[in-house]
Order: sequence, then C-alpha cells, then structure tokens
Amino acid sequence: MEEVLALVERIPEGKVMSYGAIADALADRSGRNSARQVGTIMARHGGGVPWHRVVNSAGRMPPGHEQEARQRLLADGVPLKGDRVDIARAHWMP
DNA sequence: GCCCTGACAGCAT
DNA sequence: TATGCTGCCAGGG
Repeated sequence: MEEVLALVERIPEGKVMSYGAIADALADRSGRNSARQVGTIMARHGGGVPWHRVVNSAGRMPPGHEQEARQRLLADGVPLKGDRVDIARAHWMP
C-alpha cells in the first residue's frame, strides 16, 4: 500500500497514471486487477499524495472530486480533453 | 465460507 | 466515445 502512495508521489507534474498502470508498475497485478485495490487504497489513504494525478483508463477522475481534480490538473499543466485527461499525452510510466 | 460492493480494465456493440 | 457485460480481488456484513 505504501508503495502505491510512494509511486503516486513520484508522478511528475503535467503527467498522470492510471490505476491499472500503477498496479502494473508495482507488479501488484494478480491477473489484471489490483487496479481495484489501488483505487480503494487511494480512496482511503490518498489524502497525502497528488491523487489528482491518478485517473482511470478513460482519463476520468474520481466521483465527487471532478472539479477539484480538474483544477489541480489544469494548474499542473496536464493536457485535458474537456472534462477528462488526455491520457495519450499525459500518461506516465516510471 | 457466501454475498454484495467498489476512485477498475478489456472487449464487444 | 458511450454503454453493457465479464473478469478479478480485497473488505465488510
């Protein structure tokens, strides 16, 4: 779990990572799914890291925090596609 | 141990 | 891209 948060902290400005990518980067993959666990972890302990740099594969941000995330991403210079993140250009892999 | 739920992903439509 | 369905897995009741 710490590793997830640690990795999120390493995400550079203007870049983002998808839940799946994080799970994958940490080899948390148990088939294809730790993405869910990553999401859960972020939901409960993401309050100390740049959580707005973590989005799902569609570039969508977490329910209830869209606005906030949008602002921060904008401030970070992340390429946005309307209300979503332009994954193609903002996706980052360690 | 069973069932439901969820900041998810991949594939088909 | 939107919607629907199916895997997959940890947590909680």
